Amino acid sequence: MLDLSAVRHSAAHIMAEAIQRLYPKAQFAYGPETEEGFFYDVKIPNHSLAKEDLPKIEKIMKEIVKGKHKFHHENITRDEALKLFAGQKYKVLTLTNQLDKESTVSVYRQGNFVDLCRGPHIEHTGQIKAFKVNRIAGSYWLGDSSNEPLQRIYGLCFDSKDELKNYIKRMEEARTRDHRLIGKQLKLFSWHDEGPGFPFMLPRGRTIFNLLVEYNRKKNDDRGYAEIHTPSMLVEELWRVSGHTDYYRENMYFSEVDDHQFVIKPMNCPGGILVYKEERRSYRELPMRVAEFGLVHRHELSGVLHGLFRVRAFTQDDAHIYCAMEDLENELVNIVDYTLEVYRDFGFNDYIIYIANRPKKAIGDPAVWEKATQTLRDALEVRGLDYKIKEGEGAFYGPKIEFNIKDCLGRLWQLGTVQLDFFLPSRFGMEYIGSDNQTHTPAMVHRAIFGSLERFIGILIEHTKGAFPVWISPVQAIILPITDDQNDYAQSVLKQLKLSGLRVETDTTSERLQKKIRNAQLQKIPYMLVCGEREANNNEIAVRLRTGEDLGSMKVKEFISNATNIIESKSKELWNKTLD
RNA sequence: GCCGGCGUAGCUCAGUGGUAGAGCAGCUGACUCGUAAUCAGCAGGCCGUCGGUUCAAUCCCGACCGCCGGCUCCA
Repeated sequence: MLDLSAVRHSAAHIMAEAIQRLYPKAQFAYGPETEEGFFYDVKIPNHSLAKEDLPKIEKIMKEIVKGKHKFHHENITRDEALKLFAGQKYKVLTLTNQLDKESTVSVYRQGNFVDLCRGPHIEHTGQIKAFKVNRIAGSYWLGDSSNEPLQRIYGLCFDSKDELKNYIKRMEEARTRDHRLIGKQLKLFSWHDEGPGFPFMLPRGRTIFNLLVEYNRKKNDDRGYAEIHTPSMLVEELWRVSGHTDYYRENMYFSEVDDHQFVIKPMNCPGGILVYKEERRSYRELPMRVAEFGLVHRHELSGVLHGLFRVRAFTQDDAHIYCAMEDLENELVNIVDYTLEVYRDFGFNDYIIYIANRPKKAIGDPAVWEKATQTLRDALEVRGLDYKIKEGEGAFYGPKIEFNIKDCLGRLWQLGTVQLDFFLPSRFGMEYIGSDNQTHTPAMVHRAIFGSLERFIGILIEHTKGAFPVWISPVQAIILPITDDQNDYAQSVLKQLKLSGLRVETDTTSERLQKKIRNAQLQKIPYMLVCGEREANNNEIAVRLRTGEDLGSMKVKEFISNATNIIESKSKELWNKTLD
């Protein structure tokens, strides 16, 4: 069995060779493997590649593969390499920067193409069995936006044609889970040019939003959180103290009113701190857990907006915990447990945990950062959780634990976050009186579990394909009278179900039953309650599940008790057979 | 913000250098029907916006706006 990563990496070289044949002046940057294939960053002087170029590249690649050209490995001196790659500015830059300490470097050659490369590669080009050049995107030299823009050409590459085909099929299926499509189909939320990046929540989407808030509020209450609400705009001076005007300015919206500069809040913490400082605090009040469903506005770059996943205004299920140093670890572990419990409730078992440490632009003493980061590690290790490090990706005021989840196409999004902050409390002069009658500075933890309600809803949509568990379905049941004669009966059933707290609608259009079912099915409504003459005469309804299963007729009461049971238990099932 | 692509009716999409079509949705009427699309009629568009080229632009060119895929950045 060939090493797939060597195959993919080799495919990148073959693509480079093909590009070089088509555009002899092409400059090559980096060409690594990816999770599904490979890419190569290139710069073609006076030409920008378009989709139409991809089949041409692919065709030449196929010829190269057919030619079974051998990959030759050589170690040459750096000077020789500099001569060999004289016309390739990015290779020269690599040699003079990253590889400046090496006396010899490794190169691979196949056919007329030679590349600076550590390897390993396959023996010959014929060993590549299944690939496809599939898309083209922008990038920058060394991934730095202040550098020259390059073009990145992506390819897919697998061990076999079947695997490639399967992958493409899977991706096509995945695209149908896209929350942006489903959100439109199910009328959950919408967008307008008048507010780029600002989601409009429609009645059904807002229902989900409210249910999530209700769910979270209950759990917060169980865990000793109080809830507050702080204003959306506060004077700029506050944000100067917090450091936002220095460290977060490019993401902030401002508003000038009465000759005074206000900041539209990008975070909830400064407002929360003002609440903390309203009274003289005692150690007896700690740990003080204060939650806020805060709507924050952040000016994100236009190019990064992405459905509900990346917006410019979103609601955080935020909370700030103020505690004594010695309580910190316990609080952190509790938050981690809480977070994982919530993800379990929603069936999100596939998350990745990161610890993001000190960014380049940060306030405070690096030694304090180191200590805070270690505390976060400890909290995860107490629970035996694996995590990876994100170098320099912490918040400007503290390191953070990040809980990331994949969307339908495998892109990672951060949901929950736990941030440890030793800096804002001292910047704001927060204190409490200890049992020793001395003044102390509390430690502060920022935490969000859903992260952003909007993003969480997006992930929930992609995980369920819009077929939500009943408890969170915006419309839980729809009553379908077979003919107009049953419309009155449908109304009476509607009343009964509403009284039981169900979210129900009726379809009294003059369509045929099949059409009504189709419409309900497309809306992913869990229960379709058919009533014809038989049912109307017996105070019954015929229950059809979203899965297509027909449960037959039953008393309205029986339906209510089973549905309520499913809803109250937040079950992912639609029906509890053991209750029958 | 950067690179590339795209922008036609509420939605999904055809189409042409000579001022536009389909299906679904909507409205009206008929049908009253048992588990994924009943039939007929009607209505619906400054072809994203602003400039330019042209006798003539929805189509060609440019700018802007928005969306999509990446890069960078982040909940």
